[in-house]
Amino acid sequence: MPARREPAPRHRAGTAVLAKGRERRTAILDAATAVLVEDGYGQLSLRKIAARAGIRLGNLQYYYATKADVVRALLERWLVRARDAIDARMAAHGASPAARLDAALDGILADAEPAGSTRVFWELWALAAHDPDVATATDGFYADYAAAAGTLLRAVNPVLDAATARRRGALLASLFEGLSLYRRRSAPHRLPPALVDEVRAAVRMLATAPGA
Amino acid sequence: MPARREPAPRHRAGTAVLAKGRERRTAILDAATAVLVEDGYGQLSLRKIAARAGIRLGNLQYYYATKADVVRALLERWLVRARDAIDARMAAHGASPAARLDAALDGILADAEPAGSTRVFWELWALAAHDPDVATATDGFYADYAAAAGTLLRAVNPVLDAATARRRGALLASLFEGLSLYRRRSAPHRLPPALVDEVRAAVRMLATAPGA
DNA sequence: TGTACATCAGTGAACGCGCGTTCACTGATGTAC
DNA sequence: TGTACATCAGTGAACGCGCGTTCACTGATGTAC
Repeated sequence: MPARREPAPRHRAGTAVLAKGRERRTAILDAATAVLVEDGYGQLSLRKIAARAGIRLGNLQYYYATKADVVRALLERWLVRARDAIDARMAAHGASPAARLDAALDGILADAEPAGSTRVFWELWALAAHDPDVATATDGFYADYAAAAGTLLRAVNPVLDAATARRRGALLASLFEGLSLYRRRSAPHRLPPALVDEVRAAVRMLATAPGA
Repeated sequence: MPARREPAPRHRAGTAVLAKGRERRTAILDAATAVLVEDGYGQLSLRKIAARAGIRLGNLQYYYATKADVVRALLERWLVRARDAIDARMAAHGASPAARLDAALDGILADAEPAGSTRVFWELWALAAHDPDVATATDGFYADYAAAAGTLLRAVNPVLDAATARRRGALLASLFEGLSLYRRRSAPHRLPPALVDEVRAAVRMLATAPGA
């Protein structure tokens, strides 16, 4: 049994060893992402991931004992990344709320999209429909997304009550995620500039409109 | 070779026979949809579809020679249905444009969602990322969706030029599709009423705002 | 400094299984003459 | 009305393959004493 879930080390390994293990896991998830993006979940196999990562099947399973473990770790990493990206957009120290909203919009709309993130999320939505764990993680992510957008909207327009702001935040999140459907065509997955202008105008309306 | 792509009949079969074939194909696609919705594309197999439809594997392949043929027909049927639903919402004879927009919104938002249609579309987006044929069909559908929504917006607000209306139509389509991400929780996949009200208000703004 | 030992990392073969597809076949139905 | 024949519909067995998982094993690295 090469892999074990809960190692109970009697003495600690050196940092170099731990660093190596971390790098290997990163490389495995990178490889898994590449396969998922290129071939889709239906074609995702441990053998393909191992080949892509340049290691043997058995070695891969030393780090992730089952296929479910790999997929779970992969999706978790993407959700963490996306959450970090949202937080980073919210931060933008020293700027006015309106400027922060503009900056966040720029980030979302102009983004050349870190390779495949859109595709990973499409797979994520599909997987969430059949896997309760994935569904829970996904729902949590989008709840946070709506809350973050709502907080920003409220900073721009303090008249809004918190509940209304959160709902409009959900509208914004829905809009941005739905826009990925119009991103497919054209090479760098960028939206037509005229459409981007229309999105900006719509967000401005949503930010400045008084609460119900 | 039980299945052939291009039959070249020397004489025509009776209508009863053709009707039976049509029913069988419908039953097969119904079964395939059920499996897709319940288990996801990764678990979709011809054997499962056949069992679900109550026929043998070989018989299924008499109607659809390959797995790709089943999937293609399945997705095509869903896209046709969705397009018909959009057209039907546009039609609503005799009503004012504003009433038609309201009615269309009601249809989209209050819909208890024909079983699994949301899930089918999530799978569709994921598949489109890897299959050029599916991508083409999907892109065509969403272009039509944006155009239809744009036409309705322009009927409500004739000041809008056609291009702007179409872009706002794309925004509406994105918003509605993205909202499916907030539909997952809660049993009948219905959106919270307060959120629905917010959507209505946003659509009203988008319809009445002057063009750029 | 040496030895014993535990953990870390990696290898390679094998397992049973479900898969898409191929194939030869049978019977039912409908048409031509 | 009968016969010959083509197509329609369905059956059942088999194929080779890639899959996730299990397993016994080896060597490298690091720690304890």
